[in-house]
Amino acid sequence: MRLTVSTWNINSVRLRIDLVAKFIKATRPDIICLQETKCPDDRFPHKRFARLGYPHIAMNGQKGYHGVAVISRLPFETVDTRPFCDKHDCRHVAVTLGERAGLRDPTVLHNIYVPAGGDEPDPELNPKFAHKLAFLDEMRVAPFLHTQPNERAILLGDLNVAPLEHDVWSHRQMLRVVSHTPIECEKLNAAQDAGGWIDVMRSFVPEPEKLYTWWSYRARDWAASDRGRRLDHFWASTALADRVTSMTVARAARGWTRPSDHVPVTVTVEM
DNA sequence: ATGGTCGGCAACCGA
Repeated sequence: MRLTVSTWNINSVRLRIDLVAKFIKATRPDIICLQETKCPDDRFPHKRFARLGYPHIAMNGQKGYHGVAVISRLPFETVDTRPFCDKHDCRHVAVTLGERAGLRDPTVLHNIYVPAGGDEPDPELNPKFAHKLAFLDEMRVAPFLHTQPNERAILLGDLNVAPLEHDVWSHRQMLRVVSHTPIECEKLNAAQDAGGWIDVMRSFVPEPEKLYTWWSYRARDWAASDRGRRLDHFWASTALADRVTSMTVARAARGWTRPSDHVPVTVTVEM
């Protein structure tokens, strides 16, 4: 059985529901994970997704800010949300797929939205950056984000860190810019290592090839300047990473009308 | 060196 999973920071699911529908019709993933839905659960456009063939939705939303959702053709066994840093921000939702989805071996999927961290890369001066660092530390130590040797698990989402040199347009010019400072990159890599996760995107597009999923709204011409960053990630447990057969970054979505500043990442796994 | 643009939701905050 082939499972296709997409992740996309949509920057308001209600404003961009037509773009999500366009992407779904073109790509037909089994599961699409969204971040920055900016939508309380009782306002989520679930009927539109049901009409598109996605009746199963695990939401963790709030008014105005943040918010994550897993939208699926296949039913879940379990749904779980966790708080980070003792805050009630909606930044995590996990689902388990199993027998009901036709999978013999259960597979857990974590959808995470890491805090952006503000502009000032000093945790003493900027509480938002301190929060981001604490969030990354918690990702490293959280037992529920640690994979077991034969476990099938996925961790994806907007992790708001571009950890490798060629995850940004200019490593040198980004060293003091939040999202690529050494301390954030070290903490994200430590969380990845501690959990036994494989960076699936980079196993398909190794360094030194550039790989981006986000381009600022502030650029005069995002495509011409191409000052991107890889802020969105797809990690797999070692047992699952061996089964991944494709990875696609839908760069063209950045050029759609009224786009998100992030583009979808889609991975296919032979289960 | 600086400011540039979005979305939510109704004055700025967060990105």
